[in-house]
Amino acid sequence: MGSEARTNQDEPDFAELLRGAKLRVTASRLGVLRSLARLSHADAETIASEVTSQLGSVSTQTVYSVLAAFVEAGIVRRIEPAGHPALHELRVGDNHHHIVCRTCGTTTDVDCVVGKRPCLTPSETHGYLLDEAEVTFWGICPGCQERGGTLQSRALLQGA
Amino acid sequence: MGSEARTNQDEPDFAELLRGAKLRVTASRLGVLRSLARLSHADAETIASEVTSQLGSVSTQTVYSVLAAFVEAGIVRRIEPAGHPALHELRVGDNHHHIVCRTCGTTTDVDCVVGKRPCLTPSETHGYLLDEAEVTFWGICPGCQERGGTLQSRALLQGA
DNA sequence: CAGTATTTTAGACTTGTTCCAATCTTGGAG
DNA sequence: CTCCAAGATTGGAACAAGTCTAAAATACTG
Repeated sequence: MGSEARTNQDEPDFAELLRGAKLRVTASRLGVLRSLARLSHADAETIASEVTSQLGSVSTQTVYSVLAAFVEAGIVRRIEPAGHPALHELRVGDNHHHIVCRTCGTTTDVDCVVGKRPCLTPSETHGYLLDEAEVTFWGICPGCQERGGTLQSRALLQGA
Repeated sequence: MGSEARTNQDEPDFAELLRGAKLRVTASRLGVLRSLARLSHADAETIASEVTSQLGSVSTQTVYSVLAAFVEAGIVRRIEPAGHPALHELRVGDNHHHIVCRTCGTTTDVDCVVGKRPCLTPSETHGYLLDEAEVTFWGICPGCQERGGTLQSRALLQGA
């Protein structure tokens, strides 16, 4: 079965994506993109081991610099939930938000709240030149709820 | 001059605040509260040096544990803007948000967006048990705008 | 195919934070 | 007012995430 014709399946997207962003096409970068496509919300270390299992090896530092390049180029979005390592996602451009689990850190996308985006305009900018509004919802994910949510969530939930 | 009658000026508030939260009243804790009242958004190290200048000395670890106790007791709110050390503020209970400067990290309060709080209800919770919605606005503060905003803000602003 | 700019790499290093066990202090009982 | 136990503070080591450097490897251009 044309195992070589299959090359046109998803990698070309990525190579072109890179070229379009004026970034060189390298194995590591394609690997990182492929991992991001699979993992949807991944931290550097997870990506590193994913790419390693694809390509044989990549250094953590390479992953960091590749991700930094992607973020700078605008093809990857980085989110940094308090208390968890930074996560990266391929989806950019649309203004969506995230739900993060207090317990395990699992992160899920949510589309913007009321359809429009009320959160992009604070009542007063206090003179700041705004460029982004970031909305993070905190809670307990279904999985952690089942496994007994009363572990360390008491204090956190009291303010609800 | 009644240098001792002055004790009733602001510390009693704090002592009572502590008692009310079932926390022991100690010099370090009062010092941290006083610093927070002054600094409004402060990281652990800044608080440590503030308290030190008030009391002569406090260890960084004490500040960390005091802050942790306060956060757990619900009298202090901790915010952790990506790329900056965690900040702490005395104001709790009302659901207000923050504007953070990309360049210098200065943080300012903003009242909730449209008056109500549209951000507390995402379109879909994906099964999560939500307890908080956190909104962070990113931009360049007035001060950094003056000092030439084109320093490292280019890449960051491109997505505007 | 060669030259050059860009990537990758390893390893040391920083920064913010937490853990630990020993010591000191607070608030309540007598 | 003194004593005690629970709780608070301390220093030191440890930690994880991420950044910096300079050298070796690789991709794109002509």
